[in-house]
Amino acid sequence: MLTIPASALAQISDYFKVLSEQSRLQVLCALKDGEKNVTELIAHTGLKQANISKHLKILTQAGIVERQPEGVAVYYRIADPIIFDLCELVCQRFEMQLEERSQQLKNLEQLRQL
Amino acid sequence: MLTIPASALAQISDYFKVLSEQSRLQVLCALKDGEKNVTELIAHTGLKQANISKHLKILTQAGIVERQPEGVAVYYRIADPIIFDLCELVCQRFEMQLEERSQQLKNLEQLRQL
DNA sequence: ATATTATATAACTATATAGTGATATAGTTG
DNA sequence: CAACTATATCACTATATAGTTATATAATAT
Repeated sequence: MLTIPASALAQISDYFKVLSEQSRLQVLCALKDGEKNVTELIAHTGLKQANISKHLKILTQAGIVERQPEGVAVYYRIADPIIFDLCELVCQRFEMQLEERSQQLKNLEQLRQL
Repeated sequence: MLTIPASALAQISDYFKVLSEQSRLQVLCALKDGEKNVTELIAHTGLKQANISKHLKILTQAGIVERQPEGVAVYYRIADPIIFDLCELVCQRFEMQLEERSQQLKNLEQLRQL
């Protein structure tokens, strides 16, 4: 059996950790349709300034967003579109689970009819 | 602009949170090539019994693994193969970043030659 | 019934981090 | 330069959870 090196797993888990916070996903969703500066992101997400600034730093360090100062403002944009593929996969999974459950309910219904 | 409901984002971030721990990824990797009982998982991962038991509970509750008692042992298996697609995507991303960096290094080299 | 083994849980400690208010820094304007 | 605005950082609190030891539970065998 082949064992994946711990360092590789740590890299992957660190990446998922960045995506494992609702506030950061909110920020990423707000950036999905184009770059925004911090003030705009605050308006979109309702997060407080200091908080969103910390999240943006984390996202930037992970290479998921890019930072671009423009005058006194700082614009952020998605640097790593695969995050949306990841979310898509997870959502599909949730949908599948929902379908399974509704199918199970139907089966139960049918049993009850007998 | 459409705002994704907070509850949906929370579901997604919760899912990523389950995958954001190195120990749990170790367990999942150990299960990749077939079901194993807890004792076997302990041997594969080196994690302690109580610890792995907690992680297995978290993975089970998330619907990522399935639990099946057999006699005194309990076997676990992957219930949700998309986790490997997710890891694959993340790994591809890391590879791409590595390639980009090595390309940048090459470009620097060429500049230095001038 | 008792002993043994496999797994789960409880109680605890240590650590990481999200959120917050206050402050610092840097670009812009008058 | 001073005043203003946008963003980043600091210091702090509160909370969540990974890991650990000890204990409980459940299946099996003697």
